[in-house]
Amino acid sequence: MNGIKKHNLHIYNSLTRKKERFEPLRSSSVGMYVCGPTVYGDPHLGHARPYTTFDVLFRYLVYLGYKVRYVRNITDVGHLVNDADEGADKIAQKAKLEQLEPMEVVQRYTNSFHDAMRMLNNLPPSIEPSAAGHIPEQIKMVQEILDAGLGYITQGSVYFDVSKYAQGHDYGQLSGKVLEDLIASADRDETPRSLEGQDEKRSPADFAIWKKALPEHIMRWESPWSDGFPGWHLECSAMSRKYLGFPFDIHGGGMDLLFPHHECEIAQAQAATGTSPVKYWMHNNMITLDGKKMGKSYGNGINLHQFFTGDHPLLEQAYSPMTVRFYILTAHYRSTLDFGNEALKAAHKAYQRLMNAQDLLQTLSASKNQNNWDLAAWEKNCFDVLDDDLNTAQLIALLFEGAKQANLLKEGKIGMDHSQLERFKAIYNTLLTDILGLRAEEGSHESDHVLEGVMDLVLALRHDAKLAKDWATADKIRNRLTEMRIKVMDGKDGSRWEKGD
RNA sequence: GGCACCGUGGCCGAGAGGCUAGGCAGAGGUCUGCAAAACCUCGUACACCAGUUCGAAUCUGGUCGGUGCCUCCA
Repeated sequence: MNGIKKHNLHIYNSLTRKKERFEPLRSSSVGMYVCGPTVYGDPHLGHARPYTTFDVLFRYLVYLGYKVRYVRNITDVGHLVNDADEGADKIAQKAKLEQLEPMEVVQRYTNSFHDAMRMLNNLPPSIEPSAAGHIPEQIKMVQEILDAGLGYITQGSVYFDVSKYAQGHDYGQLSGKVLEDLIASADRDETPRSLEGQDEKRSPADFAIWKKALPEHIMRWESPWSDGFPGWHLECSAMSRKYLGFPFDIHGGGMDLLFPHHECEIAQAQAATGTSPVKYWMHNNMITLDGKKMGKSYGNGINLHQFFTGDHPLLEQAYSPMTVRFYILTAHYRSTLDFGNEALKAAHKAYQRLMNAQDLLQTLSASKNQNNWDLAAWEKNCFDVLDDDLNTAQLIALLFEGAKQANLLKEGKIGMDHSQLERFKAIYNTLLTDILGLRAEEGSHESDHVLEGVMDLVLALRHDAKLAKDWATADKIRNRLTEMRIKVMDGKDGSRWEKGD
């Protein structure tokens, strides 16, 4: 056959508002597109959630045996500076501020983003296209929309005619928006922000697909309509189409992108190609910090680097990348998730418990004791919850059950024969490491051979002291090591140690 | 103002008409020279007010609170 494992994966499709059985359009390969970051600033907590969520989906699909092409773009074109009232390009603005070339800004924050993703153990996507590298594809799509009679040109800019499109299509099918409401709500805006370009649009619901550059815009490209840059929703349509083809299987992103971004993607694709672009739309929920949304006005816009170092007034300590990853996965991706110091500290301990059990498991061997733990049922439960719209929260709860069994095994309170034990180890590792992507903290594992040798020696000396009942020396060694953040734990058959905090 | 979603024990978070996850914190115990780790025991929580039902945290309506979107940016 095609090597796909039997599964019962269901995912929640925002388009139908139902959980649906996952059946890819092509039998053994899956196309998945996730809206990538705008690289005008350091990656923050808001980036960690979607990319971790879809990383787990990517990993799971690969585990199931699919050949997955995962495309995640880099947005490096044509965006406003957030909260700045000027209609200046986000990246161009930053370039002026920092006296840098736009591409230098882009490169710098792309690197920063990649660093953060690597630390969070998010696998790189199969293709990571940049918007600036796909201007011709976007121009082509604008032309197709014009050819279809669903766009119009005003002073060098091209707009998508939403009202006309809505005559033959369901604009709002994804977001549940009603076109009349959108127009009405724009009308009732008490404090109309004199938005650049608003007067060029025939209707407030229309959106730009090509924008003429103002004199101060640094980033601009030639087009049949003007020197300018592509519209705000076009890049994802053009690049997903190029690398995955319409229709493709999964399009993911944060819930904040549902409208207008993804709604517009559907409209553009329909207009240009006559095809609905995506089978399953998936949206992760947002993150709050101490119960408040993240934002500059709240003074809680913490970037990931600050999280990892603890360098922010709201953070009581540093939280490692794996703590952040683990914490994200303890909630279901469609729930909001609140980050608070207490919760994160708890997450770190919980994460360590799971990792300790994994280490322990590798050292265990088969025994004759009666085993009344139902390994097969546990395994089935684990995959059932994963299949139920990727419920990592429940999977982690089940992994704790597994961790407990590993500890009981170690204490000889239960037993497993050889084949059972091997099965247990394999499943635990697969779930924890391969699918959830949780691994030992960087620098905390025993990859440091010098340290390992030194610790062997120190612990041997301490062992001698203990044999001589020289508790003062034994405790002194352990206390000093604790100060150095090395934890020593005595067991029946020697002492274990681990680095950490 | 409109459209969605949410409100669970000290904290975080699953679940979902009766069988009432899990982690962290807390209390007691076992083990240990002491500690740590681990194991055992202990919490009957679901914003509020009505209603449906034999039975609701889970369904319905309302109230209050939170979040996202409704706008140029993504």
